[in-house]
Amino acid sequence: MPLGFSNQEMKKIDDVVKTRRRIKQGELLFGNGDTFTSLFAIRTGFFKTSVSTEDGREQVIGFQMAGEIVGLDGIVNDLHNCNVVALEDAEVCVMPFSNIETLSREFPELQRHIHKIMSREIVRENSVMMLLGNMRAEERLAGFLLNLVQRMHARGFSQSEIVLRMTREEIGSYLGMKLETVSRTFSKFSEEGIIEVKQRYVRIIQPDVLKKIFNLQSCD
Amino acid sequence: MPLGFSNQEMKKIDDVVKTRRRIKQGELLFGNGDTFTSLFAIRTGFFKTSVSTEDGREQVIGFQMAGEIVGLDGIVNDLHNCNVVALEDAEVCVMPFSNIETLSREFPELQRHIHKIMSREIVRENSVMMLLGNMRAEERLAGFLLNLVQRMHARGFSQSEIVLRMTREEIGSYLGMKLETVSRTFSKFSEEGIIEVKQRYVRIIQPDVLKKIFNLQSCD
DNA sequence: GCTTAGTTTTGATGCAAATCAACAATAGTT
DNA sequence: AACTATTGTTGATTTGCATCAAAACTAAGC
Repeated sequence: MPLGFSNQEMKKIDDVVKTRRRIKQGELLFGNGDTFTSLFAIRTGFFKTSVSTEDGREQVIGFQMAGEIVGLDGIVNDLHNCNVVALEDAEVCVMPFSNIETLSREFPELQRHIHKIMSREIVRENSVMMLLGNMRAEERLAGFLLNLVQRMHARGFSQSEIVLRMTREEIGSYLGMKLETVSRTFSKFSEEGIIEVKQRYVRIIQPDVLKKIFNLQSCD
Repeated sequence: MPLGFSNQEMKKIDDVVKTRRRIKQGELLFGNGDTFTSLFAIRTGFFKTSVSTEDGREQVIGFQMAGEIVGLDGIVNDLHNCNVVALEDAEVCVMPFSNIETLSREFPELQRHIHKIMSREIVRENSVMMLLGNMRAEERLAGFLLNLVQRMHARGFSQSEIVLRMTREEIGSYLGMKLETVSRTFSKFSEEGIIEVKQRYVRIIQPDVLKKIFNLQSCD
């Protein structure tokens, strides 16, 4: 993960990762109410994170992929308060949080790394709040696609083609809109030649137009 | 702040707080793009935190009061990416983050405390996302009022009376709705005898009804 | 006091997205 | 291949909130 460690140090830090765990598609990595012991680093696979109301409504609050960390929500009360579900077969590193805390007292670099991960999550959620509070359907979907393709690209995948791992309903939940609206907005982008859509396959033809839609939300 | 420290330890921990800073109503504690050096613990006063789009639209992402920490967003890139403005004359403790990191290597209790603060912020934002993504105007305002009054009560204030420090527009921005809708929803609650409203003064007459509105959002 | 600027309330109208509904495409199962 | 369940698309209609607009209230300054 972080850089700038000696071999000795790396070895110790490797010890944080106690075990690995495989999660099949549709399975829960952890759920609301589960006791918190570990953070999970995603090695392979794709996850959704969601919270629910008492009356059973679900709000997807994020999608996570390889290299990202889930479980930070559990630290505050030693209980998880969201659900993390694998959208495809996946493997995670289980990192007991007490190990992390012990080691990060020893290694300032690791300590800093942990702080940055948590801060990054706060900043990410800030922009989702902006998206949910201020933007219209087209802007939300444009932002969603740009974010997703950028993260995939950072992992060595195409910057124009994606295969979505989530349903229209899950996208809609994340973006605060209904699945029909997601579908319609995909169709609209497609008709306008901005993207090509075939079910879960999406190719971004005009990223600039997408960026323009995302940024200049109120210019018509 | 945290409990369970010896006098010696407390003295050292006190050193984290280097200076205090006074912020007048309307002034910026820090803004988007400012370099990050410190976290701020609010001693007195009331703040709003917001992010903006390039085209100038503002999204309020939180309101903070005495005892709460702001600035966590800056850790990841050593740059702040939100604006924190005082809604009334305020005083904060300036806590240089490098001091915090150094000391929290020494004191596991402090380390844990910092982790919990960050995790709490993540969990808070999770519920705001639920609110913005899933709820209708009445549910949002009910949730907002309940949250605010609960936090004030935890600080020794009344659990039925609040004087709002923010405008209808700021409430609206936070809740993802327009100021007119906020005003109308206040009026509706008032007509139904759930609350009493007189400008910024709000008295909660029937907290149970408010809770019901907040929880059972789709029962009509 | 009066004046001005900012805030809040209320009303009338319009629109974006939700809802309701039907059908098409795809994947999974026997 | 046929059958079923899930997912996705598209159309018609409704609705909750935004928008536009005006008036009432509050606070600050002269």
